Amino acid sequence: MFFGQFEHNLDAKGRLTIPANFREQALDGLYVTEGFEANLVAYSKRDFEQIATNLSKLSITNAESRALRRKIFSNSANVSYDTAGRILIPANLRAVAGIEDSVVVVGVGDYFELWSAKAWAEENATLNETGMNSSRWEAFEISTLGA
Amino acid sequence: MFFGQFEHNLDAKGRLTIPANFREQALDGLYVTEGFEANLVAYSKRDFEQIATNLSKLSITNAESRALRRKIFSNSANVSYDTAGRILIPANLRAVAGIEDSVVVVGVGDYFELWSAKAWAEENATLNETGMNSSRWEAFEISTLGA
DNA sequence: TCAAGAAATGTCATAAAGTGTCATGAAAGG
DNA sequence: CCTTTCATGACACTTTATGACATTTCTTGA
Repeated sequence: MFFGQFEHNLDAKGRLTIPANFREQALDGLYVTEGFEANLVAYSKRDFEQIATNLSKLSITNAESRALRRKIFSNSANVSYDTAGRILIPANLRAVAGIEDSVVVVGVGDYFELWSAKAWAEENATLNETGMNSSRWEAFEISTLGA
Repeated sequence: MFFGQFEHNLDAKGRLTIPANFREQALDGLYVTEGFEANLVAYSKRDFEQIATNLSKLSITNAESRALRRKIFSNSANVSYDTAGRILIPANLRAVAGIEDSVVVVGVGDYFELWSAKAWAEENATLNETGMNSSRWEAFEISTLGA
């Protein structure tokens, strides 16, 4: 499980150090894709392949499913760590997420996200201003009980 | 069951000693997350993992469910004890709860809470305001009988 | 085919953060 | 009153992130 948030800097070559803890949970590299917000999403090999399989099951006769495939696969990259635990984020992905120098790595359970420091500050503000006890999350039934 | 309140100090590195009694009830470490008030909440591994599992079942194509995952996981940490029974509280969690040096550990049944000494003093004051208390909890039906 | 430049990757040194160990003193229990 | 347990601070050691620099690989055009 990926937890917590970590702010790391890109080096001059666009490389990003992945938190050691996260690396250990995805030893054989990461799949980085465009997120649905202004961010990137990183999956372990195993999880990404599951998503890829699910996507491949969508009918090619449906225009929306074709568009979704395009969006996800065309903006994906399979990246591996260098000897210092860094990954190189392809330039096109950096561009879609507005990532330039400072990146926030955000654990969200079975995957994690990459945000530019600026975009994360904005997202975080929205998450906090609504407050946890607001009705925003009312629709979700989350408890310590099994389904 | 977690009972009572204990005031402990953070050391220079942000480590907090967990009361021995509480430790024994969560031997395989704790999950610490942001609370609903200005505090942190600590769950045993078993309880938190059930919550995490429920969250992970939500579809990533829904914007609100993505936001909820972000809110909870990004402000959570899986911590374990050092050989002296201390945990390291991540800096971002310390920040959201305004925790700096003195912390009150408050048992509240099947989980426990962490408050900055200052915030706890305020919360405790409201709980102790006599007059208000007589009717404040009227809506809850609590007795020694089972359901 | 070769050379020049750009991009990618590796290596290393340093500083910061995290973790373990131990000694002391306070508190609790018998 | 003695013994044991617990919290805490100091210190040592390890791990991690990061920037600088060197080396390799790839691309492009002559």
